[in-house]
Amino acid sequence: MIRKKIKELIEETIKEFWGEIIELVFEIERPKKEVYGDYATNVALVLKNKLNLTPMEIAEKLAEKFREKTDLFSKIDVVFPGFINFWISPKYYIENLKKILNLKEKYGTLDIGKGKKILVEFVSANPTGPLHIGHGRGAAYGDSLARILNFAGYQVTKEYYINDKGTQMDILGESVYLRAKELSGEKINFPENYYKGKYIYEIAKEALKLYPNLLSMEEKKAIEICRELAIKLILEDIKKDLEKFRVFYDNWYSERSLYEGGKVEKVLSILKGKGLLYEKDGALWFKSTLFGDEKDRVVIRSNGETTYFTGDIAYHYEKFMERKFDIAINIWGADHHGYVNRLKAALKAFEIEEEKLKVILIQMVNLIEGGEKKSMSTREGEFLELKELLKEVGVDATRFIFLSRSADSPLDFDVELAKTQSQENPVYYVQYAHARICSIFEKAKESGINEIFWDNIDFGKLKEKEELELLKKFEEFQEVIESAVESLAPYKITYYLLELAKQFHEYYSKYRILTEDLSLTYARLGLCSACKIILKNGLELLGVSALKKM
RNA sequence: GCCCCUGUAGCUCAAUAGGACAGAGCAGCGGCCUUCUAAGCCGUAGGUUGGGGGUUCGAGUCCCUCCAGGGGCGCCA
Repeated sequence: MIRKKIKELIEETIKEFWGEIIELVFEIERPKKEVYGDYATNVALVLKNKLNLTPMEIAEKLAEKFREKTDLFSKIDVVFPGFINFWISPKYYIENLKKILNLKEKYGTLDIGKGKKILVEFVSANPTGPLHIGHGRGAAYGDSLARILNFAGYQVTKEYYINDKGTQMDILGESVYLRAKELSGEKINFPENYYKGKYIYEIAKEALKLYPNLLSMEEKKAIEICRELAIKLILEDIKKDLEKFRVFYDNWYSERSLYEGGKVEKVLSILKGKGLLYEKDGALWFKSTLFGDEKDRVVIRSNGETTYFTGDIAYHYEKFMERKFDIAINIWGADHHGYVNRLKAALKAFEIEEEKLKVILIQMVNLIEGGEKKSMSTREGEFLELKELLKEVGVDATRFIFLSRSADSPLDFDVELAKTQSQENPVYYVQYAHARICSIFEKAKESGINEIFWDNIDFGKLKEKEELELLKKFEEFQEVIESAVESLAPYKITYYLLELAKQFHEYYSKYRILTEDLSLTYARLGLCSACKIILKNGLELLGVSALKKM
């Protein structure tokens, strides 16, 4: 990558002039303004505190040396207060073009992950009901992030943690049991905090079908049957929704299995051995305050039951100590932020570096209907099921919209707008660019241009400003991947693709690709082919399809 | 009361770990289809980055404070 080359050149030159300089931190950036070149560095401004020279003097001195040393640049400028601006010689961009045509679907892949094992845990919704639009955002985010990390050379595992244990499950079972009674004509009293959704009736119906004598069983037994059936059916439903959304997991990890496999017992005894547990008010507490938590937390309640946290401690102990992941990423709704310190405290208790756990908090999704906001976050609020959303809006548009915002930003999902196939819906803008290129190649075929061997093409024919700008944009793709990995932010790719598509559309409407001049045509086809490759690779990272026709 | 996120053009959002004159899209307005897809392109307009202090060569970005919106502060998950 070119940025790296410039960095090395700067460091090397500084060393020649002034020897080793400690703690030298400087930037190589892509200036927003064209007049400041393709790349710029603030190194002279940073150096002024270390040397007895003005930034301008330092910059001039360095620039002079750079000009001597390399032909990577077509121009180097020094600008007040001390920026050095670089223009890259087109030769380099053309080399990169050949690289794209060669690497194809591998273009943009990096090895910054160095094969490190990384676990991405996302959605992990309780199996107490169908997925809704809020879960959809987490699903899109986690899945895309996993694709990106994989692309960047990490060894990625995608996981769904199933909370199939605890009070909520019992309530779920009882909810189904009560509905079964109701369906059989019994009068029931349905508690306020039970699951009221329509799907509970469906499960109850199924329970009565599978177990005709359900209601004559011992109640405890019957409720257990209902609970197990409910978990199974709801989980199947969740899995189906996610698959429809193109989200596939490597593992479905059961909370219950942690208990059955003695993992919970094990971590509790380790904590006990470290003297980090104590009894109070009939419950067992973990001294999480010793590790930065706001208060100590209960791990065994006074009724003998464990808490959700207890299982999660074991789960994360497993992630790092047994399953040996280098990094674990958890994607949670922002409403769980109070839980982060607690979990990190547990890691610290096991002497696991807390930086190994990265928690991404995703802000809420608001549903816009008829111009009005409806929150998806509250229990009482409107819930639009993911199923419905996919049916109405489609997978591509839904994923694209979810992946077009940073996690920190709440997302307003306007269903009506998402449905419209108009310019207000940016997903088509990107897909359209891809389809257009495909169409050009179809056309080229008609005039007998089939397979092209790019090695023999003279790309020096690409002389127009817009062509050079596109070549530059192609080069940027690799940096965008790097940046998306660094900040764990898929939306950076979404933005990049929109910019790339824009540049292509502009180019397309200004110039003809298929011209009378055959060698020019070939060169331009190469440009188009590269653009298509990048659009496709980028869309693939978002899990959005690259259409050949629209 | 304490903690987290957000506040940028009419609307929805960017701004690459402090960089140069704050950028896009949409919605406005005015143009472009006998030639590779008009789901497109070109032009035009739009701002005291919520307010006020501070740090420095330089602040939308960092610190303090105030205001507004959202979320969280369980022996729930």
